[in-house]
Amino acid sequence: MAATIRDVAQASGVHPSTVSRALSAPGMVNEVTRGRVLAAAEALGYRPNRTARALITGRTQNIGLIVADIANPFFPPLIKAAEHRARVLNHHLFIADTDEDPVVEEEVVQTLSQQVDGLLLCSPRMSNARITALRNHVPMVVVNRAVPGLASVLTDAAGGARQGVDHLTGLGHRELTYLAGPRGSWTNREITRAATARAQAAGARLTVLGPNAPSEEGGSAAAEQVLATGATAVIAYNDLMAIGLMEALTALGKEIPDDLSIAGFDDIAVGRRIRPSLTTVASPSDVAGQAAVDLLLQADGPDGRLRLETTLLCRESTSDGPFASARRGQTQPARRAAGRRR
Amino acid sequence: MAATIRDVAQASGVHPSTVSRALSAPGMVNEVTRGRVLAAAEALGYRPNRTARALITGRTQNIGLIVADIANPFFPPLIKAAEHRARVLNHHLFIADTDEDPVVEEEVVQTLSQQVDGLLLCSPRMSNARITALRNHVPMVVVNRAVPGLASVLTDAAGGARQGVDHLTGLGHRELTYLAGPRGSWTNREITRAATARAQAAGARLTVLGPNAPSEEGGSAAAEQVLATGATAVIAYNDLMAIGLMEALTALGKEIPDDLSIAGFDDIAVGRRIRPSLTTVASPSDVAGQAAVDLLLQADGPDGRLRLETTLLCRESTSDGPFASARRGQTQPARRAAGRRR
DNA sequence: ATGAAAGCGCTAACAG
DNA sequence: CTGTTAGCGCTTTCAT
Repeated sequence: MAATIRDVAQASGVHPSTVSRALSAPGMVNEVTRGRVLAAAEALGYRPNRTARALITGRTQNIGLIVADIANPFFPPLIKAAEHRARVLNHHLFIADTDEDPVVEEEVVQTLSQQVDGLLLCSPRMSNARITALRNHVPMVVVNRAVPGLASVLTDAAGGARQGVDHLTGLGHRELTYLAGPRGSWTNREITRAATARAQAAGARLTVLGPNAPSEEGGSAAAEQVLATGATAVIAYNDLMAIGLMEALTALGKEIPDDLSIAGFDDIAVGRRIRPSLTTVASPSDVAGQAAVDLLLQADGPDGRLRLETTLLCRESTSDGPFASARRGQTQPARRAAGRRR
Repeated sequence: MAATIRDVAQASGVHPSTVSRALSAPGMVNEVTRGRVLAAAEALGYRPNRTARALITGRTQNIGLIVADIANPFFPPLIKAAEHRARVLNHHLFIADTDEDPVVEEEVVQTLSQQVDGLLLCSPRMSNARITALRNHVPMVVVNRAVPGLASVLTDAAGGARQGVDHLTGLGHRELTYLAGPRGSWTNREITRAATARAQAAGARLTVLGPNAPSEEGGSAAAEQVLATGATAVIAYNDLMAIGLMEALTALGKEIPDDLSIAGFDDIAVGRRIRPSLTTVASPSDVAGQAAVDLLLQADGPDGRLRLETTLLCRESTSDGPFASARRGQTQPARRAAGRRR
């Protein structure tokens, strides 16, 4: 059995409360007493029981981070940044994966809520109503979603969608398809709305196809439908779907980007490596991870919003459409061979 | 403030201990009383405090899973399988990433050990001595490492190394390089030992280069050294390194596999998608994840070992070496365009 | 079948 | 500066 505070007290000849103080309020105890206590604690291999401590203080020094899918390469940079920041602030980060399931998501929040000081909800799939209700149980910061009244870190998905659409219409595409993401996604709604409006404004038509699973499988499964729309350019909810779609279309005998231009969101590392490399709308997910922790841990409870801007990375998977202007140099942004590296 | 067991007791006109029983020992309480209690609990939105419960029962219903690097695509399938299994067994899985740092790793174990019923240590970087010492604080199962006296789930890395070397020597390579992984890795030591012995037995020479970071960066950073060894075939500690190396060599003007054959370990999804697709030694990481949970949770504490076999997946990144037999069809295993899909 | 009391390991008033 | 006391929310004897 592990040593308790009483074992240490006995070994150093003081009262348990003195041990407690020696450990967590060094200024309130005599230097030499403290030395004795620390020595005894060391000798016994004493580790304060965080569970017991949490029960009385109400603080666990833990933060929970909940993601829809840990296998999505978009998340690791965000998670690592959050983890580093948490460590610096003397907290520990628990990560949980919900498998894109809103029911699991809610269970996980419930379970975690009692064992953490706060939660980072990344790309949640629950309804706003559920999220707001859960917020009463535990402080939380929502990432990649706007929920009225809640602190959040969001990337400007609408702006990113406009960048993507502008790029495609600028290349001379007039028939676009948006390959939508999962039903519960706020980002998906934002993109749908902004892309539709922007395409229309540019005199182009945009067909929305979805919802789809935000994975390669989801992307490839939609290949035939995409062809059926007659679009010459596709923008996908995320890079994973764009890649899956690209593979399926290639298997169907299509050439990318000659027959069809394809763009995604997220700038995951694979997208830079595949051929053709993937044009994508990037956002600084590491900044998001760190900021989310800061927001959550700020003195008077989580509050405020942070909005991050996106960057369009033009690579090989998009090229001229049927209405390409003769003066290409002016309508097509400069190409960059590779995106940012972490 | 959240409702406590006393609020429920008061609301249903019984003693707190009865509420406790109604919830966790249904057989010990009158049906109608129980109905009243449950109704009151429901009405108040009561959630038993797992922390308080854990303090007295000593069981948290939590499992910790610690990985060296969550960004390594090798882990997600393992994690997801563990998570599913844990959920089925009514446990929650906490995931933590140690960034390949043995010091962080030990801190994380310490922190987690009090808040979980057991730990899954995946590819730990600590010394065996530290691991064994920590085992006294908390039940644990080690994955991808053999630690004397500890329960473990391992893939037969030595066997995999032999498969890889056999493949390469079978193709007619006589100068091999093993691009080693990180210092603390058991798998790395196993591969080094087995590959060296097997190469020698086949009349080939194998140079070991390392240690290296088990990432793409680690692989590409070693490109020039690899060339300096004069090897015609390379086997890397994992797919990530193999891919990084492949990129760097290509940038240096080398053709893969014509100038140099390259193989890895793990069969991560990217390896199937890049060109040339990556020859690799696969192991069933999802099986490992589930088995590790089962082992940890078995009634009388974790015990026993599970050893998983590897499969060689021959793809495009390896081909004939200088000593290739004239009768290629017999020495070269059948190619498979794509590996297993989850 | 239910209530009373004790206590998990710790911290936080309150005395002294 | 240190000891005493109470109690976080829950389970678990022990009575009744």
